[in-house]
Amino acid sequence: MTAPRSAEQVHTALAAGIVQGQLPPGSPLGETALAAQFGLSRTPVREALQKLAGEGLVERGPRRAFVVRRMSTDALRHLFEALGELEALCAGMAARRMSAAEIALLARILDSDGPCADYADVNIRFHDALRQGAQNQVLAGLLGDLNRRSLPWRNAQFTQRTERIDTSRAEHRAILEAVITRDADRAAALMRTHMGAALGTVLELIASR
Amino acid sequence: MTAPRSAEQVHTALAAGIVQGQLPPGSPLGETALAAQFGLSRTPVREALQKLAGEGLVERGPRRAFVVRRMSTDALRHLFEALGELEALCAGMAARRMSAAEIALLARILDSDGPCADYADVNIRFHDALRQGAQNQVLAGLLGDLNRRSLPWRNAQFTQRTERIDTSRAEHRAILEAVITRDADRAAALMRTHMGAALGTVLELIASR
DNA sequence: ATTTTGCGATATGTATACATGTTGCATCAA
DNA sequence: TTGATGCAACATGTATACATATCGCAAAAT
Repeated sequence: MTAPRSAEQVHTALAAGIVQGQLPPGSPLGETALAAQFGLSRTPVREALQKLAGEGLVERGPRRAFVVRRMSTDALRHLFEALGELEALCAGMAARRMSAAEIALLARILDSDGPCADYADVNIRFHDALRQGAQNQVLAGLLGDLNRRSLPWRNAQFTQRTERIDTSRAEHRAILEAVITRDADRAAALMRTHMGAALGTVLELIASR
Repeated sequence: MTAPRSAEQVHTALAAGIVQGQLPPGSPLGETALAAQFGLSRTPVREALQKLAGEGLVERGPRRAFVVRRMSTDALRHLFEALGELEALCAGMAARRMSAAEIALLARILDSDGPCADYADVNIRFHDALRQGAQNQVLAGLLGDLNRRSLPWRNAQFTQRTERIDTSRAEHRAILEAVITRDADRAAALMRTHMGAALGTVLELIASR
């Protein structure tokens, strides 16, 4: 235990590189090369790669070498669909279960939105609050995993167009209203539409590439 | 690469032991002990344990040692709820998407059920067919993971009581009917009830222990 | 010219040695 | 007797050496 666990640092660094796009899908991740790069032996590097493989961020390529995961458009469609359906499921459960205080927090998050606010940050906090509101740690974990797995592809896009942002804000408001009125089916349906709209354009751009 | 990757064999053996109950929750899984037991070095054993940790079957205990995962009743409730909701989601999607041939296969599975049939096997094949019918590999993967994570707890029970099996068969039939009539909402609702009934009794028994 | 075969390089799989931190017990002091 | 302190045993984390399989390239045969 020379230090505070090198393997974890390698995992964090590689995950960040993959999610943020510095390591695009298909990038080779040779154990020897990474070990030299991080100034470590292959052992902690292997541990990090195996963990990444379990999380679905990397896969086995030729020679059983690890490469950043590539996905077919079909696989991406499945991933995005699953993400949308689980978000919708959580939204419905949240509409039934969120406390008044949690709903107030949710409203405050949207109130903090505006021309001078960082929409991406508000978006994340809104969805996080709904995930917490569903009050199911397992579902929250699954959504977190799917989010990370999809991030490399969502981040490959340019900044969202402003008109899409405005639409998104309106959809957030509508979902909040459904939660306030405890209309679970409506909250789920609105969230499904919201996610479909957000992910559909991404999928189109990737598919047309 | 001596031959067929020892690490994978260790992983398979340990997963089977955990799922089938020979290794109950809390069992210590020392790397050194396992290495000696399997006649291998610690390296492949570590790889197997790390993979199991990623799958949620084992966790870190004192001394960072691996132990078979223990779960609080709350965590179990979350797990079972997520399992039920995802099965319901899949059932609804399957009702919309299954081809006539797939539906015929689903019906044939239930027809093969009967007094002299192995209900557990029929049950697995029925749920598998619905998962395939949803035509989403990601959701199918998530359900497979949740199923494995929950198996150690479901298998801890005695054989199901015969009256519960009869009820279960009727519920399967009702779900099949909903799929045939393409009534997605009904299929999902029926599946949610079905899973709730099957898992609720398990949860009660565990909680009362 | 094309295909096949064999050799070499390289990467992963495994084993083992070493470093380090933690746990538990024994011993000693109050 | 009880508490604290120190040491020893053992577990995991890391490094490195060795075994082995796969891939690519070159050379030779058809």
